[in-house]
This record gives sequence, C-alpha cells and structure tokens, in this order.
Amino acid sequence: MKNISSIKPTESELEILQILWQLGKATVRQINDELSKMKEVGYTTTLKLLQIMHEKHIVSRTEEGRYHLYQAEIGEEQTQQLLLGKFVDATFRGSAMKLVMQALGNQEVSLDELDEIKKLIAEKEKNLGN
Amino acid sequence: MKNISSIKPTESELEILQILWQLGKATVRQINDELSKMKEVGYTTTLKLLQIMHEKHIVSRTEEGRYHLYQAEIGEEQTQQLLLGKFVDATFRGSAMKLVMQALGNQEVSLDELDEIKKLIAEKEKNLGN
DNA sequence: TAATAATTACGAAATTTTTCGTAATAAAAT
DNA sequence: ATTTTATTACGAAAAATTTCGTAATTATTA
Repeated sequence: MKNISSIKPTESELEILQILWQLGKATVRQINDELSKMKEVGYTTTLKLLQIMHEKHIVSRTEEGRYHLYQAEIGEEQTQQLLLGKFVDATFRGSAMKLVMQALGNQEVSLDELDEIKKLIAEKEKNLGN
Repeated sequence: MKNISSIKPTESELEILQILWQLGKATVRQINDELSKMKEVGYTTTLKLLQIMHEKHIVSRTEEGRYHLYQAEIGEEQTQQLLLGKFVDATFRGSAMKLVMQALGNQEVSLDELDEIKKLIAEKEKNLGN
C-alpha cells in the first residue's frame, strides 16, 4: 500500500479487513467461514474479493503449500483514522465535535469508558491550553 | 420517507443532502451551484441525482412556476445518527468508545468543544451511575 | 492409479452508482 | 412571432461493486 491517503475499501472489503485484523493470516476458507457467520456468501465470492484486494495491495498473500495465506496490508488504526476523517467530512461537515457529541449521546458507552474519555480530554486540554 | 432505518444515501446523495439541510428548499440550479464549489459536476448530473432521490423519497419536490423546488425529506440529526451507527459497526466493530477516542485523539477539537463534551459526559454519568 | 474433494484462476453476469447527451418544454428577449 | 435561454424528462453509457459459474490445478483417498 503506497498512497496511504487513497485508501477507500468498499463495505465488503472492510468486512474482510475486520476479519483479517483479528485473525492475522488466514486462508480463503477461514475468511469465508467467518464471513458466513454474518451473512450468506459463496466461497468464490470471497475468493474474488480477496483477489481484487490483492490487486489493490490492500492485502498481501503468501503461498503456503497448496493454500494462499492472506494478510491485511493496511493497519487497523491507520485505516480507521482515515475512514473516520472522511466520515466526519461527509456526514458531519467536518465537525468531529458534533460526531463525538452524537456518539456519546446516543451510542452505547459505559461508565468505565466515560472515565477513559475524561482522561483523554484532560490530556488534550493540557496540550491545547499549554 | 417511511422506513427510517433503511436510509442509506450514497456519497453523492449525502453531498446533496448536506446542501439541502443548509438551504432548506432549493432549485436544481442552486444545488448544482453549491456542488460546483466543491467539485466539477454537470447540471444534468445533479438533476438526475435529485430525480433519483425523489423516487426514493429522500427528497420532496414542489413545482414553483417553472421550477422545481427540492427539499430534504429526512432530518439531518436523524440521518447522522443512523449513518453513525452503521459506521461504528463497520469500521470499529461496534465500539463507539473506540471511535470517540480516535476522534478526540486525532481530529480537530477546540478547548471550548472539549468543555462541552465534559458537560455531556457529566450528564451521562449522572444517568448511568444513578 | 483412478476417482474424489478442495483450492485457485478466470471470466463474466447482475447490480448499483455516477455521469452525461439529447430531446421536449416553457419562459424570456429581441 | 421567432429566436434564444433555461429547465426538466428520458435514456443510456461508463464505472464500480458484488456475485457466481466453470475450468484448471493440486492434493487426498480408496
């Protein structure tokens, strides 16, 4: 993956990336099995997707005897960061603030997690308000 | 818009929605002008998009003399909320917490905004920790 | 070794999204 | 009234995404 900022996995590709980020390396069969837990999907469909992702250099592949082992070529955090930025722009007109407010207001967040967020905010304030 | 949870505007549709949320009612010409500030786009392209969105009941339309006035049929907050949920699922495997952390950590957020978030957290804690 | 099973390669169909050309219509201007 | 201009309708091409059928290849096993 050369041009990091040009990452734009499709939804299906992102599903596969999620699996790869969790499994590390995996065969088409393994990936397809995981995918099948979520939705009906043919083996060759998954295979094709992986081949396309390989072309795009989103995943790498090593031959292990008869199998191909696939592996994510782009990092989870890195990708999330990038997609987050685009999402904020597209959906919240660039206001990360609004997104955070809505996420805190309406999505499931626990007390412990709120504590963590408070810590992060304290950090941020220290840096911003030097 | 009947089935609210089936909302899934495409990226281009979302761009138009953003404009409509800001303008209220607008003609194709106005919308296309706004759109043109961001990217090159033909008048008929915008028109077609609006017609498709009209079919999908994402926007409504009233004839005003010779013109058609288009208007968003789905609310901004409502739509953001829905897209946010899907985005959290797809990109952060359902963890709104992780998303908030990343947004706070890496997106642009001001001191004032952090204050607002702190208030929101205090509110949340009151509710959660009754 | 022949038959069976599993994997990858290839190609293409089906669907969705994006874009635009052209025609029809209505208004405005000369 | 005729020409010019602006708008909408229609259709379809182009591009991207998703899905799958079939063939080729390799391994297993009977």
